[in-house]
Amino acid sequence: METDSPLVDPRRSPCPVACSLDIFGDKWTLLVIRDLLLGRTRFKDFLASPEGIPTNILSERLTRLARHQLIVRAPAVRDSKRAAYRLTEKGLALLPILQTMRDWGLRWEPGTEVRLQG
Amino acid sequence: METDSPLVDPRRSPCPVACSLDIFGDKWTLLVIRDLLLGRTRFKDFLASPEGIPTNILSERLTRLARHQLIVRAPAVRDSKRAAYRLTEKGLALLPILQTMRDWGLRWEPGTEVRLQG
DNA sequence: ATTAAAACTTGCAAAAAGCAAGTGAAAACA
DNA sequence: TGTTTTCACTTGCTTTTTGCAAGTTTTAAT
Repeated sequence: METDSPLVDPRRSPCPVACSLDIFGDKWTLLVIRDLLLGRTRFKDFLASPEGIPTNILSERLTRLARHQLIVRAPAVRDSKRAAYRLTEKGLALLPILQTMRDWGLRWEPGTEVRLQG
Repeated sequence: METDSPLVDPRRSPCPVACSLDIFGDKWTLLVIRDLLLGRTRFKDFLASPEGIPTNILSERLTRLARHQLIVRAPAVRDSKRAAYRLTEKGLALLPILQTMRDWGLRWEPGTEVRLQG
């Protein structure tokens, strides 16, 4: 007898906002996306960001992002075994969300500033 | 001797995206904002949304949103003691974020649909 | 061949989420 | 006016997730 674990995460509702949050509604996921949009591709690069994501969380988030097809895992260089992560079209499409979040932060949260290249 | 609890939540970094996520980077907060943008103002209204936020979570989120000045708590009707919540200018300014999230969900997550008025 | 770095995994403690039930004040109703 | 119902929470408890440190294994560099 086998314990069934669902292949896809259940949605809380059909609302596109709720559904989006089911995928990336947490403290860390969109920061990984931010780094990817800035051109970072490696596990160590994400770890190097100033927010300090823990390794187990990063690992879990990358798996989850790949499962939702926002990123793909591929060899870092040709024939290499080391992992690199890249945004898919679906993942790239998050750019407007990140931009509006950045703009909101800059406008309404004093002391915020864009440090990272992009 | 008094235990010191910080008046403001510590920021993980000065990045405006990270700072934004420190405020509303979770599964529930932006759904409350969504409801507020749709004109809902009462505790029971937020509870009635299809995602089913638990009462203790809603309570904590409303407190937190007020602390960050995204909403204000005011009497529901003049001289009433019952609470109503309304977006401040800072909270209203989240509209573009919610719009882009909605658009992304509709474009990339099959089966999502806008049910709620707005 | 040795060493070092990269990309994880594991174990455990702490924090947060989720659930059901309870409470007290306020409004509605008889 | 007294009773009932609704509202806006709070509390207690269990489960899940997070955070941290340490360990492991594969890959690359020297």
